[in-house]
Amino acid sequence: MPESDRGDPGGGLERIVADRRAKAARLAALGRRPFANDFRPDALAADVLREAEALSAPGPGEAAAEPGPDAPRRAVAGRIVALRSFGKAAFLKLDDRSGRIQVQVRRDVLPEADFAAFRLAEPGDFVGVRGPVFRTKTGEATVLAERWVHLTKALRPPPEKWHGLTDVETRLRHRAVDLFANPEVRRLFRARGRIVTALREYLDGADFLEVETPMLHAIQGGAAARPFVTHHNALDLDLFLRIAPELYLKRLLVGGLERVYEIGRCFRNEGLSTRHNPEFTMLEFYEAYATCGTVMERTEELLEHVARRLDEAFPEFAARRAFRLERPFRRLAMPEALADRGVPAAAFADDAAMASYLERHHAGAREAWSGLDLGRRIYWLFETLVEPSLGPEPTFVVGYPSAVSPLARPRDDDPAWVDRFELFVGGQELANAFSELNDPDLQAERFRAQVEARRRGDEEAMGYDEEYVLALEHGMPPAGGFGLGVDRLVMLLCGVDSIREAILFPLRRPARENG
RNA sequence: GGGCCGUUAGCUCAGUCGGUAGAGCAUCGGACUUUUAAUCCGGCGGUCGCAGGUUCGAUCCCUGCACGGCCCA
Repeated sequence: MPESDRGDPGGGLERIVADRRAKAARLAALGRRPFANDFRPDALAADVLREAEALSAPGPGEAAAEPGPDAPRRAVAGRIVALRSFGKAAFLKLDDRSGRIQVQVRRDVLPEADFAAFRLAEPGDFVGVRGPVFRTKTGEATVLAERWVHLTKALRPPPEKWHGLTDVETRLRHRAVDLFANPEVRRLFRARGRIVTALREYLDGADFLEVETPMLHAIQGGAAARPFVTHHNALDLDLFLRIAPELYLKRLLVGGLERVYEIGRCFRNEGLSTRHNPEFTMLEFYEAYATCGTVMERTEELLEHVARRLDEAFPEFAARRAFRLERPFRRLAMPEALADRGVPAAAFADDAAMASYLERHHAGAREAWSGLDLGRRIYWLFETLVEPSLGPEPTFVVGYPSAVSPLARPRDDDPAWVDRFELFVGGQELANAFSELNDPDLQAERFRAQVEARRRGDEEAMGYDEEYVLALEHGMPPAGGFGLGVDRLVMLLCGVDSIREAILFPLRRPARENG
């Protein structure tokens, strides 16, 4: 039997929405627009709270408090988050961007028409009130409403007031509801904003120029990752969403900009996990005349600055960290790190030595390493043996095989290795940096190797970027470059263990019919 | 990809050793002019994730699927 044949509004959500719509209609019947925009607040909740500190509150057992004759009058607006009604009087709480303020409504104070509108108010609605500020007998700062304006009628109910909205899937599907129902979520994203601002502060202060480079790339490059593919209709051209801005930022060094950075979205076509979202925010900076070593020092300064700024504004997150961002961070050379985990330096000497070592100690994992070259085998051993053993404290792992670093400058004393570090914090990879390769012929050779790897089926290998090589032929100053996962930085500094908590709208499978 | 756990009212959760389901909050009606999850009285509200199977009977048992969480690769 169809709903409409029952002559009964039913129950649950449908009835709640119908009731709320009916209240909106009753507001309209009172001559009050349910979606008005004719109220200008002149104070925030936090302003009123501060102002009220100077006011005296009645002592215990005294009669009900009243605003004094010269109490300041304020206009505040916000969402109703709590409503306790006593028939002819009520207390409610309004949320605005600064916090939460109590409002008292009294029938003997409010004009009759305003009181009639108030009686249609529910949690979730936006309202504005104007009146004197006072402190109740419990000392709470309160605006006594002399005027009441209903600004927005919420047609759907807010989540349950005590437990709020906790189901992760529902929170992410209705992030707007999550944000207004869970103040700590709003707080986290304010903290995220502070972190990003602090990154800019540091780099701007160090004479870096913020730039924006293309997100649509014709050639896959700048990192090892599978890209998203898209298509430009007018040019009939397949394009990749960038996996990294690196190759464009280094063109800017050729162009003479010398110190540049970009904070922006990158896209990698990989699975979702608590540490991976297919679109994520990356900071990269490039600095002429810098090296892996000087970038390491800058990294320490940068992260110290960001943590200090965050903790000034949002001190509650500091206690949730299992590490301290204090200079100097631990430095761990990769060969020594591997030696500590039982891999003798002799195993790095050549293919035969490595193969013999792997056969002796890692035969069970032959499938993982058999197709790899020497450099990739070293990196595989690092990922397998060293990475899981890194503690929470910030640790620079220094020195990587050239084979896994096609854009980095080989060491003068051993071209099989590059001056590169990865920074691990909280056991997670947070940043990656190296002395940049600026020899165009060598870069061309590295690109050719990438193309060959790709031909053999490595979908993460780069394409040959001819224009980039051409730019290098014009001369790129020696430089150090740096990349950092901003979402991961937010996770680490704010102590959240899922990247989906650090991104406002993480990728989800769209909701589907039934199960 | 594998293992474990979960999916019941708008929200947060109970529960049924197989007999068509309950609480709190929200909502509706009533009382109430200083509350802090206000209180008190009375209502409404459910395809128990989806699809099969077993059974006289399935929300419960079995299988598959979807979605989610945690752990592992």
